Amino acid sequence: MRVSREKAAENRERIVDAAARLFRDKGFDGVGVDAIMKDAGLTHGGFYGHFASKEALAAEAVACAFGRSAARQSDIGSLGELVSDYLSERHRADRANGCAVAALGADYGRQGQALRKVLTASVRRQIDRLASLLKRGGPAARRRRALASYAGMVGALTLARAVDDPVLAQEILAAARDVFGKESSS
Amino acid sequence: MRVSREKAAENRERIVDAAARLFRDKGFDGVGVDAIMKDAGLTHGGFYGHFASKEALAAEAVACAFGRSAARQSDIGSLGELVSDYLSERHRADRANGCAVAALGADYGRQGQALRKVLTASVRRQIDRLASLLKRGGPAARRRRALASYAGMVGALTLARAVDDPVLAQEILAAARDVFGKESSS
DNA sequence: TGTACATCAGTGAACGCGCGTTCACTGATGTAC
DNA sequence: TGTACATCAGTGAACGCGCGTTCACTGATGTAC
Repeated sequence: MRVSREKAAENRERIVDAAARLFRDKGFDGVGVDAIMKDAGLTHGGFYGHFASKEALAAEAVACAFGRSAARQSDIGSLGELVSDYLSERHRADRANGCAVAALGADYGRQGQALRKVLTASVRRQIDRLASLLKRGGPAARRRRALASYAGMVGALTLARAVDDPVLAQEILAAARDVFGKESSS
Repeated sequence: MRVSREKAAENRERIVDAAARLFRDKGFDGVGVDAIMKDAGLTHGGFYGHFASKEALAAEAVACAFGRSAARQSDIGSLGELVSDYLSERHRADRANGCAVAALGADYGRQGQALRKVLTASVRRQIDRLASLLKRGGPAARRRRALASYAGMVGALTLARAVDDPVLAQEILAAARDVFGKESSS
């Protein structure tokens, strides 16, 4: 049955939102269109009225996830705070609502251009943001340290989630917070 | 047709080898049993004579990949050399034969216990190896820096492969080589 | 050493299943008068 | 404002396909005499 334009737009948003969560949680290949639509409270048949393909949705979903991360970080004012938040136990445990780079990491390289473009734009933004929080050194040195720290943050979160042993996971996060959270030691 | 025990053992090895390459290249969900067996020069029906399941093969394949990486690194004597090798353009371009942590990163967290156990053992070995190459500071400080550097290396390789733009990819690798390859700045 | 037979590694067809995608249909919404 | 009709968002069945796994079969290997 038909639905008002407003309601249809809201449904579309709910689909993107569900996809953003489910893809991060289970990976691009770990969720089907069916599961996403069900999570959004719809049936799978209507999917192609909103999106050209699963891949097209994935690009929008990841963009949505990045947007939400950026909004969350916008009121963080220091490097240490940002790093502590990113490398927190909360973030480690909540893959579905966290950083979409760490959640889907190696898979981007196997995805289509649309998805990689969205990812790349987000990486650039994060690096600029990190560089702007660094106080010491010239622009080139700050950018270099921002790049390395960002890599360290993504790698630490990925490793902490991959590893079998919670103690080791916490140790990885703590070490990375220590090293990347202060300017003096990065 | 039956085949000699020697030949069967060799076939088994070829299956593990093919899986180790293909999984790293295309991800766990990106290759089927059929493709692995074909790559090993066999038909898919014989698979379950060698392995209990695709997942069981994955655990062996990843262990094989880690073993090969360790062997490759065994004749490297300094931190700078190890980091330069890991963060090289060659390693970035050759996902199929490179580090199985960076190649499959976020997917480990979604896999079974067998796979995660193999991954964890390898992470521990890498961290110990890195710590042993550090010269400055006490054992705790060296371990902390080894953990952070390892995270940085894995993250940098993952990002360099994910990103859309080859210039940015090279910049990430160069920055990480710079920061993680020297003790003074990590 | 040679023969007869049991074993079993590998083959290829088949299985059930879930996937991404399509489509005829429904009925509430939007629009033209 | 009220009515008649066109539009189209969402439904649910169906599609072809590839997946992981199973199985009856084959024929070379290994073994017992």
